[in-house]
Amino acid sequence: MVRFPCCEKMGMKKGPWTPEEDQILISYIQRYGHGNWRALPKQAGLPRCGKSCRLRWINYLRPDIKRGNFTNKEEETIFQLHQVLGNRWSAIAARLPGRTDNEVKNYWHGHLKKKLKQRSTAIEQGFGSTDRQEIKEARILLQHDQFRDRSSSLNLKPLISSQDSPESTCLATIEQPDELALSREQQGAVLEAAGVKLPFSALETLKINGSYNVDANRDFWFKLFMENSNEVHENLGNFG
DNA sequence: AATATGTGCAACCGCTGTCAA
DNA sequence: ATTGACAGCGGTTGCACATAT
Repeated sequence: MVRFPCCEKMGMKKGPWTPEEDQILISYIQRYGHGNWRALPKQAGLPRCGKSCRLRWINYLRPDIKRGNFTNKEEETIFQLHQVLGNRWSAIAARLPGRTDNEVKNYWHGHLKKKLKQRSTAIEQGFGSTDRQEIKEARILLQHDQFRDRSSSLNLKPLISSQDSPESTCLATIEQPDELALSREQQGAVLEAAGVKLPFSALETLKINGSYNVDANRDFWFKLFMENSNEVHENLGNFG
């Protein structure tokens, strides 16, 4: 497909926006909206390409943008959504009012990636050296797209998390949005039918509390993801 | 004080998905 | 079914500023 070059080859300006350009863009969008980004700069009299205008508006000039540091709650939301959605920054940002995908992405690369590493190191240090290969494999499995997509579409999120304090426990939780909530019995039934072989104690805990403390059962949880991945793929289809 | 290194973030680039013709 | 235009997305870059040496 033939494409016209976007910016500089057409004589468009690049680089940081000036306050004057910002004002022109804001005034134009407030007055006429932004129906057609490609036509907008010409109509507004801006020496920029439509793409650049769109980015500037969405990431910086939009009136509903929240500025300032991310809260702990927002951080935790990003961690959890990233477990499920991966690098789908726009999808993550959509659940954080006032935050843009660019902001979330930058924050992830600047702060959260480091924190995540610290967390996994902390978790790893809680295991014996013989478990490390299993941990590595389990991580790969947890990141496996097909498994993630399948489980998220069913609203079953394999989520292993820990808090910052070293003495905190790991908790595997089955979560789902309210509108599609499964009862605890249903959650257990889904896991059983999916071929996930929960030990009796875990299943009972799950049915009673909706969550299961894996602190004393780490081996089980990592083996669970290793051994059941194929069966889970096949059997979860029956629920989809 | 000068230089090196790290960090934060705005902006750009190239690709993909969607939709109308 | 195909093509082309466009919007949107995620990865990456580059610059300004802060901090360390």
